[in-house]
Amino acid sequence: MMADKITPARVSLEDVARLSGVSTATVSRVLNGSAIVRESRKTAVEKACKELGYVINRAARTLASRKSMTIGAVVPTLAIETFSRPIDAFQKIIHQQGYTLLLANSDFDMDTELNEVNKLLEYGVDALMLVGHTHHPQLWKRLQQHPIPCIQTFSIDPQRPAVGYDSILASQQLLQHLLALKHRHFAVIFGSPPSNDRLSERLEGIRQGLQHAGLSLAAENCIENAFTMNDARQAMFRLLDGPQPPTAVICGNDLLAFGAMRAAKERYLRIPNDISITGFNDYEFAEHLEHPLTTMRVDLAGIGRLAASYLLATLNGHPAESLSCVTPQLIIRGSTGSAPQ
Amino acid sequence: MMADKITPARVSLEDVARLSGVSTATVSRVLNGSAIVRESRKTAVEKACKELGYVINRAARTLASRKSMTIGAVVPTLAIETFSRPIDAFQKIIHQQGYTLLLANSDFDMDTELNEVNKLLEYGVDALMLVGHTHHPQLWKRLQQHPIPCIQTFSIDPQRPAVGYDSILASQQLLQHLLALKHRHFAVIFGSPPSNDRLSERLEGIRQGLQHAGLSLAAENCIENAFTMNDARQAMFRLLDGPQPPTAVICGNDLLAFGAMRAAKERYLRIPNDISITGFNDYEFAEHLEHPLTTMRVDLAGIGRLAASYLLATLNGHPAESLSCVTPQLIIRGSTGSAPQ
DNA sequence: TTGAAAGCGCTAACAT
DNA sequence: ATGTTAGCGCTTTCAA
Repeated sequence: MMADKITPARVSLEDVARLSGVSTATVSRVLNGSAIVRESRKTAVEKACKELGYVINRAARTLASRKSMTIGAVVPTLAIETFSRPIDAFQKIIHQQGYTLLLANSDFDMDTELNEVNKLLEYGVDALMLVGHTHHPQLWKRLQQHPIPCIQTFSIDPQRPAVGYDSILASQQLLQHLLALKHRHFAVIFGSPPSNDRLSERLEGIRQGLQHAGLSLAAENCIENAFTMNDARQAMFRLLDGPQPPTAVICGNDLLAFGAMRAAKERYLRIPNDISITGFNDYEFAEHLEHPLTTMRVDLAGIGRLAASYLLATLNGHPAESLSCVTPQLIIRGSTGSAPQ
Repeated sequence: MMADKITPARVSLEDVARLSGVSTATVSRVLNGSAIVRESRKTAVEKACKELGYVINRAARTLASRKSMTIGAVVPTLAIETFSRPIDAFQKIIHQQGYTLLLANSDFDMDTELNEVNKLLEYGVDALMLVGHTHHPQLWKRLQQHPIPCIQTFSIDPQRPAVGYDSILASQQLLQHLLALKHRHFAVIFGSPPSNDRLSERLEGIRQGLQHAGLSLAAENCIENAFTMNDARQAMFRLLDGPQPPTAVICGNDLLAFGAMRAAKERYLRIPNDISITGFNDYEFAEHLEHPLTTMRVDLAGIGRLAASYLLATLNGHPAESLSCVTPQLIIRGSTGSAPQ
């Protein structure tokens, strides 16, 4: 009905200047809060802005000022709590300082990640948040051409700014707990492609730990493509029906662990008497499951918060710790127990 | 070490033009894929881009072309699946078409939402996704000044484009199920402030349904500030200790229902013999709980997908259904049963 | 404290 | 098919 109406010319800073009887430079000064504007003019400008319903054009501002007041983030996916929580926290912090979030997904793929980073660079993001510390070989080169602060999350990296934890260590703590319970037959249900460095490291940690104990992880007992709870459940069935049924199953996160438990239960296995299961992250529900989950607690929101703080500090020219450790904590609950005889 | 290095002048389209011996217009044409460029020049331009590591400046492009290739979204929070899932799906779809997501949080607050929309408008988003259909009174006025496609989600709205469902109906279906099981004493554990129209409507639906059945909801039995699983658990304790202990508890989402169940269990109540509990959304874990949850299944990702499709179609000048219904489905499981005698 | 004016890097007529 | 050029709407010297 009103679809044909001509788009009204957007009101510009010049319109404001005209109405308030000052130059565009002065309007700009008021908008940017430069203190050196006489009060009377400032008021006039503000009044004009209101009257005209002026909305600043950030593209123009970005072009002229060379800063966009946006921060980019690339995460594997938002569909799981592991990333939606940090992003939620991250976004809230940067917003407080006037920044807007440009968000992209990598889908756990390094090429995609690089592409998205490129696109964010095109948009002129002032800073960048990434997940993990292994990226496309070209990524750092790109970031060198466009030197903006960049923080990596979930990992620690001696080379570059990061906020996270030592995945190897974390997985080994879990393993030690299981080893101390005399488990000897292990399986792993993980959920990400090889490009996920955190998971690779956790797997590596487990392998090392097992080797150290004179044990090893059978190939059939190493599932690496379980993403949803139901995937994990199916994986668990396969494990139980496999040649080397485990007595302890280490899962990539609490949701996968829940799926594994579920399968165990459907097979009438007692937890933890017949089988022990561990998670990761300590999602909110973990302690409330029928068999409260033994897991590593990770401060997910904290990761987002620290990443944001690092970037903001750097953007403001303040020195910032280039490595923040968010140490996961072993939470022992009822889902793990002594290995069956 | 290299911190002092002068920032190299960013390579511009003009540099590319110079190196490849064509005009800036031609470079622009190549970049934008206009078919009317001779192959040889096109190749030359592409080569020059690569050589120089050219990255387009979107701010400049946006300013000149008046479209930003960004889409804005304002959601209450990403910390719960209800919104992180649709956003994940939404983002994936718009990316496929070359759009980038600008994301903001409203924190369930209409003023904040308006502010964020304003900011997104400043950034020149080409389209907008919102949650719910009740917004700040000024919101539509703003959007009239900046006429861009806008889709509302989770609600249906006869006035404006929306993809969602009838909250009143959804809650009443749940209620009917409970009523049919002879329940007469109800309680509600919800999690959002009054500005959440979906929840208000669901509450309204329950009130109406109860009234129709000659029943009512005691004020003490209507909890409206439970956001986390643990909040719900505490709320449940209060309910059970209150003057009107319910036999059926309707929760705002599956996580809250889980919390409520947990509390019931701690009080040694049998589910569903002593008490029935319902959720909403059918999160992945809902069917796998010790007492599988009766809930309304909502296609969360579908909402995001449809919202994206609507916006994309509209941006491409294609006609699009301005109202898509995503009908929630009643899933009856073991958490509900006949009212105790 | 203020204004004039020169860009920022691109696109989009328009001309050729 | 390609080049010329005039902006897009702001910020930022530089002068006054």
